[in-house]
Amino acid sequence: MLKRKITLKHIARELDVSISTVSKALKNSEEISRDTKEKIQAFAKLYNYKPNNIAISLKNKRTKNIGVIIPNIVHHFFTTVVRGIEKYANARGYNVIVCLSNESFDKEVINMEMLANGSIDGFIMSLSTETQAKNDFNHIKEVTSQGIPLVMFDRVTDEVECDKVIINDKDSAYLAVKKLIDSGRRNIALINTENLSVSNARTEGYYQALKDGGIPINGNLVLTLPFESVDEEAIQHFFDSVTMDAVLCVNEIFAIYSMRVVQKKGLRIPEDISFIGFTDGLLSKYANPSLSAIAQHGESMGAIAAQMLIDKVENEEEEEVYRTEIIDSTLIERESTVN
Amino acid sequence: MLKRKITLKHIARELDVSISTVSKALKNSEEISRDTKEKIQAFAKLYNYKPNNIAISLKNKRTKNIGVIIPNIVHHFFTTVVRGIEKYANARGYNVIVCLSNESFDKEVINMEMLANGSIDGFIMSLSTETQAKNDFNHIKEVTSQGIPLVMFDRVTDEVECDKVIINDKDSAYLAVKKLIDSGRRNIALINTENLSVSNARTEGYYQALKDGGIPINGNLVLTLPFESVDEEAIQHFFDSVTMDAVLCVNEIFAIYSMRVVQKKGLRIPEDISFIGFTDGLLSKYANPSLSAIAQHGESMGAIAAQMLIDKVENEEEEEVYRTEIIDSTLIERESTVN
DNA sequence: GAATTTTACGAAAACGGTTTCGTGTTAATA
DNA sequence: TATTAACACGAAACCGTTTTCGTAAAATTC
Repeated sequence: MLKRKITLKHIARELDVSISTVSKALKNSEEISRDTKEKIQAFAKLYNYKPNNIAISLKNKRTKNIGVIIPNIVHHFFTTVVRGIEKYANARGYNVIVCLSNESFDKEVINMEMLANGSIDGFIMSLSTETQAKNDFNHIKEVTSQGIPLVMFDRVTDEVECDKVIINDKDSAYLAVKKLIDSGRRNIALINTENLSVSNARTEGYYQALKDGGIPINGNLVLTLPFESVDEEAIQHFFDSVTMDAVLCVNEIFAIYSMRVVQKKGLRIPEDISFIGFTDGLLSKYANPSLSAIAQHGESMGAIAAQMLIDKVENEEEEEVYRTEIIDSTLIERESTVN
Repeated sequence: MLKRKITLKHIARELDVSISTVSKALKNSEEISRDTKEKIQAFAKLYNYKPNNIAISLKNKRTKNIGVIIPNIVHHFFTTVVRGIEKYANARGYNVIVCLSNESFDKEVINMEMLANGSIDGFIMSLSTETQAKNDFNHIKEVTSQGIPLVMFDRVTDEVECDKVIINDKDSAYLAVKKLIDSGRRNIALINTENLSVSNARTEGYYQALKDGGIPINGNLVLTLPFESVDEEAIQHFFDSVTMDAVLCVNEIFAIYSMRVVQKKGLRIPEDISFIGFTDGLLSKYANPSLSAIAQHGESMGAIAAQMLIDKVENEEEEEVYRTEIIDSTLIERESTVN
């Protein structure tokens, strides 16, 4: 019952021709006579011949694989990006090899080294928190210095020269805060995280908007949590000790959890307090009340990243120009803010 | 600045030895003298030599890659499974190539054929809805008949002989419904979907529990939606036209959305109506009220699937025995049910 | 000192393709 | 009829490894 994969050699032996003839015949080469071609093609079809990808990769020095390294896969934003990458890459005949750093520097290094040894034609990646905290990018520089194309998205760094795709985190936060100010809010809080490039940018936008809106900055209104873990106690304490009429959160989980905390305290959303979160995932949409959110359009980010990468992979010219593509975000207004 | 990957040939030429000597020296072969080995190893280290994976794959006829095909990646359950697969596979030195069928039969076929031509040592997959509806598994049988190991998880079929990992959907639903009955509920509704093996099994469990609980079956209490799309109108109409005191949903989105509908109608959860959903994702945890949910332990599923696959890949014996591993689910009780 | 065994290494085949180049036949041209 | 061009195919190199086998030179044994 086991019908092993057939190779050119098998076909050649069976039909009593050379391997080269078979190879050419299957590519419909002009060199081969009609008769021979038909015979070979029929045989190949009958036995369902498919060329071995590995052999072709070795010969062509092109794998038609792209490596994607993300910090976490159980994560709405990152999965939308992967989906975008996958769709675009597939359409251009590429496979996607996904590796997870699980926010660990070491795993990021291991995965990159593994894939860099011939398995892929290029990388798309987003930095792990550990890497961003450590500020060590030698593993990445190593890869780019070997001439392997790289596109970074979302969590990027200036330290590495490569193509990048980001959303304008600063502006997005700015606009969100401006919206809150325009709707009359004055005590606008921010819940952010440490060490993350995107979180920092969003924080900048927050401060800038307050400044431009003529609102004095109050450090008590900023709660910085250690990464993405929901520190329930800290959040509870924050809302117990500070009064505010609006909150911007750098991710939706903080926002959703915070909404529950203030609801339990008897506050009404959005009448007493408004909420806006980054990442427009399922939580934002289905929360009660639904959460106004800054959509990051991960799928387009992925598609654009894939396009930049494949263009570079397929472009021999190796021009040393690197672009940074900025994707616009969209503020989706829902029940957690007043219109 | 560009330091291209170095090969055995380069080292051999540079040190004026043969390629075989270099290869052996780097593997610390006894055949090579200490002096030569040290010289070669030092040189290789200096130039950061790493063997080319593709060449090794071709030689060994083993890629150390496993292909994973899932219907959707923006999906909590599937991503947890991928995470489990990835962790386990990495620990055993394997890479994971993720392909998405996007619930499409054609994409599933294309991806499988692509990967089957040498790119991977084995498959882990969950069927797309289209494939389940079509009941056409020739592309899968094709792969297994070539001797490529396959493990199916969650959405499986009896039509294909291979290892499988599933949760006991029927029993899980049974226990959930029994819990509702035991807490005094009598009018228990079910919201399920068409054509999905898991949905069907859950539906069976629902009926069985009612039967065993001595509760007459009322067809009006079952709402079947077309796949995972939240048909808002149908749900609204369902709750407007039927009265019930508990609902079991085959996924968390249906449950979360339904909770909002009944809340808007003025019902109290769980006093007036209880909810239990399958898939214990972020939504269940952060919903208001939080949703009692059947956790599927995707990460263990993934790890077990990966283990079964790699064991088979690495086991030459090719015993033709196939196992079906059943993972226990856990009912996590939260605010949407009475304790 | 001759025979034998080690030692240390290289040549070559193999994995499964692609591609260049050479060549024996036949067909067209002078 | 001799010369050239076109045709149809095969040999061999190559991609980067691994591995088997063969063999000079050195070391050992008798």
